[in-house]
Amino acid sequence: MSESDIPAHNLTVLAETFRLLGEPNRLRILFCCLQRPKSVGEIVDELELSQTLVSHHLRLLRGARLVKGQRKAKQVFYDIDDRHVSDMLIDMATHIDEEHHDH
Amino acid sequence: MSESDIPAHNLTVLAETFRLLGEPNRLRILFCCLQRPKSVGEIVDELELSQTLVSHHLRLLRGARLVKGQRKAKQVFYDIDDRHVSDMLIDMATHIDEEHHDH
DNA sequence: AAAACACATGAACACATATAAATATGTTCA
DNA sequence: TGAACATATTTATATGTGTTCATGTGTTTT
Repeated sequence: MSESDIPAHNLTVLAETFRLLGEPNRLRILFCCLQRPKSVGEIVDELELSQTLVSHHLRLLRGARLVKGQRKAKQVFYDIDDRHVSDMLIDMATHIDEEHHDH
Repeated sequence: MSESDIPAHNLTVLAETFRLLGEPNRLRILFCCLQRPKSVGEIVDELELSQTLVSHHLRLLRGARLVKGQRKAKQVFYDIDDRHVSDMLIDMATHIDEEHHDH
């Protein structure tokens, strides 16, 4: 019974997802556009990151279909494209917050 | 309203958790000792990784309190120490599997 | 106590990657 | 069309990290 019978491909995809979530700025970007779609400029302003860096991270997130972008005139609005991931992020953030209260 | 009001420290901890989950072999190790505690030797055999590598990854996972180890004579048995994480892993693995069925 | 077993640690290296700087692409407005 | 704006891409670099090799630590058995 090896590693709970997770197909190799699924494990690769899952690890890749976690890897992308594992970078602080990328995670901030995801939380930033979790509620509603945000333009790149809004993300840049809110997180105080360079436009280049935000675009770069968004590209990686797009590549894994974690976010999707939609143009509206000059701007591109991004939001999370994976419902499981956004739900999970909210869950984990809540849990972490609870943990930190008591112990 | 910046990044859904996640305290900086929580975000750091969360990112660190995801970072650790984001390495394929480490993720395999976690899934491996998800059901019941597994000795280092068992993990080595099941995943076909070197003992050194498994121990190294276990150390990192221990450092983040994702797993805990317990000695029984010569062996040390590891299992996941964070219930939220183990639940989340099962959830994500299930979702990924479903996604891959249809589209 | 010494040998054998199971696991942990330290150092070194090759490779990956986050960031920044410069530049390019695409869109709107004058 | 050209200028201005918003975003994307490319290149370079410094830092991080997964892996291996060699060695160390702790436990049991003879």
